[in-house]
Parts: sequence; structure tokens; C-alpha cells
Amino acid sequence: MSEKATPTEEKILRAAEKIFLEKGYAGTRMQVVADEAEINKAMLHYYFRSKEKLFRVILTDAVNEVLPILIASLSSDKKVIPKLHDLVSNYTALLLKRPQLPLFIMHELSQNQGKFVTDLALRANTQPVMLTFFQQVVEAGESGEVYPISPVQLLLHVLSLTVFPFIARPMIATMANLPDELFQQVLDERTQEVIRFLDAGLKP
Amino acid sequence: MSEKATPTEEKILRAAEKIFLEKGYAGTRMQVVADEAEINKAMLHYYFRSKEKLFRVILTDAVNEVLPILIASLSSDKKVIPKLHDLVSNYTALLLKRPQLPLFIMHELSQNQGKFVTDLALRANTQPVMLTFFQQVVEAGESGEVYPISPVQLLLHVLSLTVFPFIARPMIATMANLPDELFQQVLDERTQEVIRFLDAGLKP
DNA sequence: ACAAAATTTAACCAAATGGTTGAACCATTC
DNA sequence: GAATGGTTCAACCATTTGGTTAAATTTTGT
Repeated sequence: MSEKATPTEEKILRAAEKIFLEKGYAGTRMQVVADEAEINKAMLHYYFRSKEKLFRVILTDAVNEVLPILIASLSSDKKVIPKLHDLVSNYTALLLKRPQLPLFIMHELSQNQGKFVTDLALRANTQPVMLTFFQQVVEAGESGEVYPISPVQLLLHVLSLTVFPFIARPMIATMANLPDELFQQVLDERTQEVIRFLDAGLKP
Repeated sequence: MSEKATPTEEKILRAAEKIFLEKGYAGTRMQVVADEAEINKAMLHYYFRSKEKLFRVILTDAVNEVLPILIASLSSDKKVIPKLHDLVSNYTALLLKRPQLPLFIMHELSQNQGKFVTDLALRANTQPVMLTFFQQVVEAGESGEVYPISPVQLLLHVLSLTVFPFIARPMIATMANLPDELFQQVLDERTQEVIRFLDAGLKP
């Protein structure tokens, strides 16, 4: 969350987060945010100037919930496999609490072509971390520690297995006619199954 | 695509598809669709009555590009593994041509809670196909044909590995600082790598 | 050839939407 | 306790947006 804030500012941020994550930027009405925060619409502008400014705060916060986990998991001094285990379990734990995060971020970034993400990525220092990790994967492949695999493909594997179920839940639950409790149980067991599957797919 | 259509109707549908897939329902302006189709805004309403009606056509078409592949791949008379290979290669081939499809569908379905998807799923007869496939997976696990795995987890694995990279492309490309051509190449090689990874993860 | 039907257009409309304003309210300080 | 500066609100505003209309144009059936 961004900074210490007055109670009103807090209420606005909580409300804005809820509505923006649910409806996206274009689908959000300032009046709805104001209602949700139980304040006057003018307050939104008093504290945040414009819809776009308010949105940028929420989107930045959202990305900042997600990026540090990637950085922390991949930049430890562990070997490749344990790093990936950390990634999977840390992300799954986060997404069980905040399932709307990925779809929101992906959708908004797909609009915002470039610019905004680039800034965040630079500020969060993702790129060198990724590069180092990629090298580690290549070396682990050469030394026989893991199956020799393109580092990008590997990263895609791990993120896909971890994040996608939370994005696709409504569609898959409907198509396969799965009751909510069953899908929830599947998600709860997800970490161990992904780790097991990943280990098997990476055996040299 | 839906039905035979007059040239104007065609132009509208092409334009509407482009804009809706790019901007989503809430982010789309009827005037922009009209401009893209090089027609008067009134024509949109003459042919499709309302924004919502026009949108429903586009969303339905989009889902109908995606569902039949799932059905066809899973309801053949092949064994589990070849079915999954079909799924991966058919979907990857589609998404290489139509990369915006999944994010668009997921985003809009997440708004539309239930109703709409349910109709489509019923009409497309997904649910019995899924059920039969789930049973086949359980049996294949028991007979030692594949590693014994929860069918839902397996389905999530396959769809995740196949679909997610197309959704997350902008974010990952930026974070890892990957040039477009490299990412494109990764996607081109995706089918074989996913199949290889999947086979390894399913070995009994 | 001509009338009826379908198609296209420009002008228009009402509602919704992001944003502003000026007055009121409140807390702190002198 | 009045002045001060920050906070809140109701009313208002300009623009945008989805949608309509009535007339003009083109197409079609006879």
C-alpha cells in the first residue's frame, strides 16, 4: 500500500481498489467509487485530482504486490529448483488471497502499451534479476542439474502453471461444471501439484 | 464468424471485433467502431440495435473460436496423451494467429458473472465431454498409462501452459527485457516444448 | 419505368460522466 | 474566540456517449 494516509484517503483507496479491480479502468465510474467509499464525489478529486491519477496509484500498488515476489524468489542464493518452488508457493499464497490481481494487471497493461510497465520494471530492477536467473538456468542445464531448457520457456512454464488457474477460473468452472468448493479445493492443492509436476518435467 | 452478411454488416463486424478485442466492452466507443468500419454511426444501430447486442455477437464468435477446439481435441477416440498433444498444438496454432482472444474472453467473462458462459457451454455441450475426459484420465491413472493425477489439475496444467504465454506476453517481455522477435520465436517453439514438458510430467 | 423496400446520412437528443466551484464545516492556533 | 487552513458537500458545468429521427439515396420487384 502506498504511504500513510488520512482516514478519508484510506477509504478512497480501498474503494477504488475494489472497483477498479472488479471493473477495470474503463468500466469504473467515479460515482461508484465515491459511493463505495461513502463520501462525496468531489472528495475523489480533492485527494487525487483525476480518475487517471487515482487509477495509477491503484495499478502501481497492484504491480507492487506482484513484482517483489518474483524478484525475491529468483534472486535468492538457492539453486534453480528451490527458486522455482519458492516462486510457485509464494505466488499461489498471494493469489489465494488476491485472486483478481493477475487478470486486472494483464488487462490494464495490455491497454497501456509499454510505457507504464517499463517504468515499474526499471524501478523494481527486474531486468538484471531475470538475466542472472536465465544464466543460472543455462548453467544448471549444462551441468546436468536440470533438463536443458530455454530459460524463457521455463519461466513461462512456472508462471503459467501458477497464475493461469486464477485467471481462467470462471471459464473453466463453467465449462467443466465444477462447483465452487471443488475448484477452491483444487486451488488449495495447487502448490504441491505444480511443484511435483514441475520437478518431473525438469528431471535431466 | 456468424452467418452470411451484407458487405456493410461484414465491415461492421470486422471493425467491432478489432475494437472490442483491443479495448474491451467498457473501453469501446461506438463512434470508434463506426470510424474503423468507415460508415456512419447510425448504421451500427441499424444493423445491430445496440452496443450490447453488437458486443454479444463478437463475444459469442470469440468463444466459438475457442470452445470447438477443446471439444474436438478431448472427444476424439485417442488416448489421454495424444488428446493433450492435440489440445496443445491446436490451441497454440490458433493463438499464434489470434493472440488477443484469451485475454479478451477472460476479461469479459469475469464481468459477466455466469449467465452468458453457462448458455454457451450448454449449447456447445462441453460439460459431458469434460466429464468423459475426466473419467478417462482417472482410468489412465489407475491402469498405469499416466501418472495418477487429478483430472482437473491436469486440465489446468495443459491450458495454463498453452494459453498463459499469450496473455502475459506484454508483462513478461517487459520485465525480462525480451525483444519482440525473441518472444515470437519462443512462442513458435512453444508447442513442442510444452508437449515435451507435459509428457515428462505425466510419466507414471 | 416506377413504386415499394432497404440502405445510408446528417442532424439531433437525453442521459451519463469526469470534473469544478463556492459555500459550509471543522479543527487547530494565537 | 476569532482567524486560519484544511476538509466536506450540494449544486453545477462541459463534454462524451449511446441512441434516434427524418429525410435522402439506392436497390429491388413488377
